[in-house]
Amino acid sequence: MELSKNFEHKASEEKWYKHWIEKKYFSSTPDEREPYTIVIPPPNVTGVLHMGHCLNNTIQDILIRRARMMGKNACWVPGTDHASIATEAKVVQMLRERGIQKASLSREDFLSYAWEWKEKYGGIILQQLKKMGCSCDWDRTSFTMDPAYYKSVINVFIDLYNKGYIYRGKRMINWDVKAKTALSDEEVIRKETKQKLYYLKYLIEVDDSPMADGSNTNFITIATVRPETIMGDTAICVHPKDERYKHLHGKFAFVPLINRRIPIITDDYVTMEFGTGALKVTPAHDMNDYQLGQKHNLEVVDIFNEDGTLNADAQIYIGEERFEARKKIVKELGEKDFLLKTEEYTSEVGYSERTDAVVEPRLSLQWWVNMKKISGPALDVVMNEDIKFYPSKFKNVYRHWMENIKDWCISRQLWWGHRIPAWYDEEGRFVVASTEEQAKKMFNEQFSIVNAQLTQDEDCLDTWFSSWLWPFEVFKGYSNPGNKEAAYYYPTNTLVTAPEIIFFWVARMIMAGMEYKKEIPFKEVYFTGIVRDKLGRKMSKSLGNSPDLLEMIEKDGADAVRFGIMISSPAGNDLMWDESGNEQGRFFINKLWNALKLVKMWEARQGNSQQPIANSFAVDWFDNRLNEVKTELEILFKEFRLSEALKTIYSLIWDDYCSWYLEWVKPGFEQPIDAEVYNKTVDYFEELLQLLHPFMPFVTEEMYHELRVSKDGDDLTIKQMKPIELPNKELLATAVLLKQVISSLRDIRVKNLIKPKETIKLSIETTNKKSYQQIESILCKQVNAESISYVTSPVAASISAVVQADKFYIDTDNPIDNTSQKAQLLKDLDYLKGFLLSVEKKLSNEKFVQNAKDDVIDAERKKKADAEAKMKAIEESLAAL
RNA sequence: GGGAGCAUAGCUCAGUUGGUUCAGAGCAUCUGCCUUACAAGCAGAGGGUCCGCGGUUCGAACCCGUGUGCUCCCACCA
Repeated sequence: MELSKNFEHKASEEKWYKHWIEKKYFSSTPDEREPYTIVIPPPNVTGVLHMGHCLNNTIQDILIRRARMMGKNACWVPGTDHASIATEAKVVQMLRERGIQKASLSREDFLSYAWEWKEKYGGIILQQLKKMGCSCDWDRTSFTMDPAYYKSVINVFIDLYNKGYIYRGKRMINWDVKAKTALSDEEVIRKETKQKLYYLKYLIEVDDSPMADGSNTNFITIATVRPETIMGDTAICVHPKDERYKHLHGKFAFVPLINRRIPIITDDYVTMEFGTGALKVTPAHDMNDYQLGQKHNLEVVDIFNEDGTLNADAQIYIGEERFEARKKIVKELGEKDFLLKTEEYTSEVGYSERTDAVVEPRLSLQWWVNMKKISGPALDVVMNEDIKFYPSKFKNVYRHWMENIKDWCISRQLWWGHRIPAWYDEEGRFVVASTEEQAKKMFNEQFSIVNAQLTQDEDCLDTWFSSWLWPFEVFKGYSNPGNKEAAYYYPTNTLVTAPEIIFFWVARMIMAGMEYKKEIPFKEVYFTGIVRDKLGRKMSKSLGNSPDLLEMIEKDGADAVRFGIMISSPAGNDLMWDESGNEQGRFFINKLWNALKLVKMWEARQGNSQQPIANSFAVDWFDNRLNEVKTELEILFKEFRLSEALKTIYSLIWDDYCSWYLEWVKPGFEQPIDAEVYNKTVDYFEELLQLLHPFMPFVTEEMYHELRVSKDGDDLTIKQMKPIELPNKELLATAVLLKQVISSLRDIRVKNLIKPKETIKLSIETTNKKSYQQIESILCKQVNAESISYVTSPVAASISAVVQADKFYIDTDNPIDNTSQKAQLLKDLDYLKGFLLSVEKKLSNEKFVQNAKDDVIDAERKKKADAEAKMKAIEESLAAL
């Protein structure tokens, strides 16, 4: 069949993906082979594919496909994460669009809407991964709220509670007023924010005693960025050693606008230099103030509702939103002469990761995991490199966090998620149990209450409290411990993820793995960089600088997109993504396609040996070159230097195979090609496609089938790689020489205006005639020489060139441009003189000869000899001019 | 405030225990070619104070110190 002019990516992608799935090539079941397992970092079930996913999943696919082709039982487990806050927010928004308020729904009704939403949109991102060519085992698709998974999460909670690792406690937490839920510390993003620092006057309670310094100051000035919280003030605090305020120790002040009488206390927590050195203490709405409050036994006045509006305890502006209230309060403070001045001020403010609302510190009763109890082994396995981090710098980051680990707030005031299995009676007593019956039984046992009226905790667990079980629970490693699959696939091999979630997820998976499997969850973690745009900005939805992936795949093809992201992706560093990478990918595909066309043309032209010597050199050389590069690739893959691996394959195909090898074995116009050479050429092509396949699966599979008639089931995606053989260094060196000679001769042809079609007569002056004889005919073809002869002295009136220590002369009838030739030779000579000088200096330096290693000295001696030989050759050439 | 990382060609980056002719690659630029697979191509070329300064060494892009600039992470200074 006639080959199409270009690779048609759309049809090919559809055809091959379907074929691979039908053949179940991506399905894995335990067998006698060594497993290679990756669990996908489950994307949000609400998510759509963005550039970060593209990078991350392309990398995973490359690793898994290569493992599959190297004889491993490759298993890539896909799935999604229920993403409690994000999903619930989307469902709430959907309901709002339909005119339904969440508050008007029962929990059950809301959840049925949520599930409906999940069924409808939840699979989108997985379909998008298929478009990219990801070779996941789709039969294993998991979801963190699958029934069995759900149960495991609940049982883990119960287990940790029974071990005393989980507790319920009233603490200051990060409150998301938009989602109306608690957040963990990790879900708070700190951003530099421009604010105002307000200087407020608090009147001092007047008593009979005069001021110590005789002044008549009857107020104290405090500085705050949150004037709307003054109604929650329950003290003013100054530094005990601050002379300015010593006369106020033990006195009372009044909160402006509401006139609450509050004590002036002292604590060395206060920084005298900041603001006025006097601090308003609001224990209900600030982490530090809360601690101060506890220490000094202060009253706690909570003035906010859960949505961030002021409540009745605020006394004024009740029902107003906090930032609206701030504006109004500032205005009123100004009018009533309490506001002394306002300064511009920049500080870090916490925002909710999911909703971007300014986080409100809030005192509330939540569930916590005591992290110190489970973090120990998880720290050790990373520090001693049972789990290896790439790049290793993340080890330090990890250690720092683990050593300063704080308790994890795991309850969320949401409905979408795993409901906390705690049961309360009317008096607030509670037990933790998986079912109501169980809970009743426990109430009976613990409190001697028969048939207690119980209600279950309304809250859900943090999403990460489910995804930390991912590496083993996707194999039912917790719910069905010791099962064959978990035993075979766990620990998994490689985790590929973003450094942003090292604490959220990576650290906690390691903890859960150590706690429940007594084994690491993965052997290595490869942290990818962040995808940025040309200007270095992080790609994000809000900036609108993230391209539409599906559109790109449609336009350029999945292979080109995969090429584009991988070619610009240095290991572990951020990458500046630019659409021109896709273009380079497309050009590369085109190059491959044209090479295919050429080789296919030869298919019907096979004959008997025509140019045996030249071809056997080319064939032998490429075999060795392939093995040389395969060795390099081994190392690159081991270190996750995938971008370099791709570059290496790219250059092997484009330069070595297309530019050199194919030209060397190419038969003359309409001439036959030796059948054996042809077969070797196809073999090499196949092997190249195989090396490239993990990066660009579709075009390579397509070409594999075009190249040679294949039997059913003979597909590239499962074709096993050939083992590496040791290359012949001498042969490789001869090829390097050959390439250098060809380039030099082409160069002087161009410089001397010899037309491409014009043949030359070439003379070679060398001490190594044997090497040249095996490459003679290639050389002739490549520099368009009609003859080659060997000489022992310079050829007069010719154009000359020097490569290594050999001299080349071209006879020509053209007028010779001696000047440029001379200039070039002189330039080379000059360079060599300098070079030789430095080498000789080294060799005559006693200290060098004493200190340097023998092989370094030998190398220097060789450099000297080579340089001298070459200089001699150049000088002779110059003399002949 | 603490910690980490980066700085090499116009751009994006390699440069793996300091020593081959080591100053590299891709893209971009320039020159010449529609040469019988490929102009989405071929054959060539130019281009750098390896951020500044100081030090160690026979020898430094590489090691040490310091300065500058940028990035990221962590941390409760109103």
